[in-house]
Amino acid sequence: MGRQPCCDKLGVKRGPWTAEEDKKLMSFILTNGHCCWRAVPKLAGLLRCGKSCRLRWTNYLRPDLKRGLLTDAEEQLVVDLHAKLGNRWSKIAAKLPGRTDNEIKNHWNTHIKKKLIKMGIDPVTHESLDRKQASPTAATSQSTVTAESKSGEATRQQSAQPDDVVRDDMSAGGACSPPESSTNTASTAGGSSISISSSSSHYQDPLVKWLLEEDLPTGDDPWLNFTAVSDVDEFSSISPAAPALPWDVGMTDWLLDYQDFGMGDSSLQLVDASNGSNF
DNA sequence: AACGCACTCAACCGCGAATCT
DNA sequence: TAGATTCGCGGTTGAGTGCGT
Repeated sequence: MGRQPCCDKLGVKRGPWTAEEDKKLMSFILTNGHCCWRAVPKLAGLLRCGKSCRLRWTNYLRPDLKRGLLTDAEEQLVVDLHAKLGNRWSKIAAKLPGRTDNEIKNHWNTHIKKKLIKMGIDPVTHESLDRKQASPTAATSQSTVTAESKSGEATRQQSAQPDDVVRDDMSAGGACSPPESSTNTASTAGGSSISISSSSSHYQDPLVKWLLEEDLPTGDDPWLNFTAVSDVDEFSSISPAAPALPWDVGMTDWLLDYQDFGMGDSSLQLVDASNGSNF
């Protein structure tokens, strides 16, 4: 089956987005939603491919995005979820309100992975590296996925499972989990620690438990059903929650209201709860 | 001050899944 | 049902930046 490129490369702009482009895209989506990403750039007056627009929107422009480094609680949650789900970043991101799969993936590769290795934990299997060395059988059984390049393959095989199966696995202890229920806790030189649990029964923290067991609301993204906003310039002021986009120094009251509405109470509570929770 | 290295993260690429015709 | 089209995901890349020498 021949596959067409997502866009004809000629006349399609690439590279970093300008403030003007961001403004056009945000304005268009908030006004019209996105019925079809392929059509968005044309309708929004952008010389970008639809794919690029979708990425820019989901990873940067969405009003409900949080910014800044992941908190310790979020980081812990990512580790826990990764132990259950593998490299399925979108699934992990779905459990972290305001975070994108790209953001989590980057954070994993640049921070968490190193931290785990430093702590003597295999970031792929979430098992103690010492234990792996001590147990030849375990090492053999894991040998197919020890190389980082293989992890994606393993993940892809896992992803063949329907989501509900994954959830069942998670709540039942998880087919993806290491065979033994165990918890590895270690601290980095910096003092922060990450605990590795291989069984959901170890998720004593109500927040983590809830996040692992419950799906967050989906499909209700308000911008998809957004009623027309006649003048985009109306929302150009500052927000403490979402750092300023290039064209504005902040967020307007409208956008704050919008964020409250769009994010729903649960996500905001989640943030507060997770900040307060002790991992 | 200049250079090189390491790190971060936004953006791109290619593939498979889902949906449409 | 097959082929075409579109979307979404995960892996990778490269520009920008910070830091050490």
